[in-house]
Amino acid sequence: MTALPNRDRRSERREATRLEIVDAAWRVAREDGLAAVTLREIGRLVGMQAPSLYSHFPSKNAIYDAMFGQAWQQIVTWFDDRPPMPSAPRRALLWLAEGFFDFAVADVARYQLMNRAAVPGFQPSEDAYAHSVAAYGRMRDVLRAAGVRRAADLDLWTAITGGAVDQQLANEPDGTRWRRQLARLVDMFADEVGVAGPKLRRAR
Amino acid sequence: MTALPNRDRRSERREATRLEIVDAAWRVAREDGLAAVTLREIGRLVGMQAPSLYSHFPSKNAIYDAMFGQAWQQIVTWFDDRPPMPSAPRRALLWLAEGFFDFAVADVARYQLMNRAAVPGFQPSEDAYAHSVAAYGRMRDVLRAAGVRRAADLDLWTAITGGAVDQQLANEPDGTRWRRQLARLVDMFADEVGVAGPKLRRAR
DNA sequence: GTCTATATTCTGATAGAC
DNA sequence: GTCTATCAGAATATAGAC
Repeated sequence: MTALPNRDRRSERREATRLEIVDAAWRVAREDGLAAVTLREIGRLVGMQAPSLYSHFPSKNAIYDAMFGQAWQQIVTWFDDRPPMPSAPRRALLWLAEGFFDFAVADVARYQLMNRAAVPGFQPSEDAYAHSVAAYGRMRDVLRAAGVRRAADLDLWTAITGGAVDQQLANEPDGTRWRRQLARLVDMFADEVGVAGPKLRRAR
Repeated sequence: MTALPNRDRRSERREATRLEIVDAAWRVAREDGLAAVTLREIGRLVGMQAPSLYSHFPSKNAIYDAMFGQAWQQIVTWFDDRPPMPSAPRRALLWLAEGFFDFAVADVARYQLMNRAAVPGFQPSEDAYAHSVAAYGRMRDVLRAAGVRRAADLDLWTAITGGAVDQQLANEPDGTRWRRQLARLVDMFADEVGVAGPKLRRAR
């Protein structure tokens, strides 16, 4: 009978190589945009010929898929690494809005890949998609803790926070013009949906 | 001395062909997305071989450029063709928000091309860009008429209205889930920046 | 598991006949 | 002004030697 070692050095090495490949793909995406991610360029960065990548991923879309799953895991880690959520409801909302905003602006390519239709023809697998559902659930928990539950109110929230991010990225990718409006936006939102607590900013 | 006719039938025909080409490009973009616009496909629709297009446009980017300029002219026409702007400030804001929203949703490819970085490598010419400046000025006039002047308040407005459009297109391209929130968003905004008048919707 | 070589397909653009 | 023929380059993916 063959001995079963509790560490499989071969598959550990294999997994490390896969991570190297995905890392290289991220570097290309950050540098030149998602559309510039090609197998040749990834191969160049990891020191491989492009066809060799097929020993580790069955297709280019499988690489995008790994990136997509990673990105949604990272946003969870991102919030875990931040100062903990404040207990005051409006402070908690601002904490969520700023965390989301900073995450998006920190890596535009990542933010684009997370939202659908960024890469023509790419559809995440069920497994990768599950990570996005989990992360979205975590963000909804924060809103819930602040007393926001109605579906229409959640739609208001996504419009406001997503809008601030999109304007920032479209008009001033390296600035803070819309980030500086987050406290006002949160106050507006909190007033409208009836979140208690003092205003984050005093009225004009 | 050669007679100078006041109509140049040749250049009229030429201009008509240019319009036909741009129209075909729009049809491709609407049907299969901006990325699917290729010279061969445009040629197929207008009944020409792809290289013949170079008799009318110096490059593919020049076609995108014509589309870009057209789109920004169309949004001005769009508002001109609507019922006139109401005089009540909050009604005027809702009129602007709904007009912008409906214009964006009516043709997603057009909306994408109008905002930057939709087509890799495409930069509008100065002439085409001027149309966007003009249209943006018209929208700012509406806000001004409603008493909104501060730069920060304009940023708030673009975040809110752009955010509603982006969420609608990303999550439910053919629905009205975020459109139905526009009146609430306008009320929130109007309260925050101090636009007078009764609420569009009664409080919860 | 990585290589070379190649298949296949698509793109924007140019040359030159008519 | 439109055509055919073609270029030059890029892309993903496969076959098969080592």
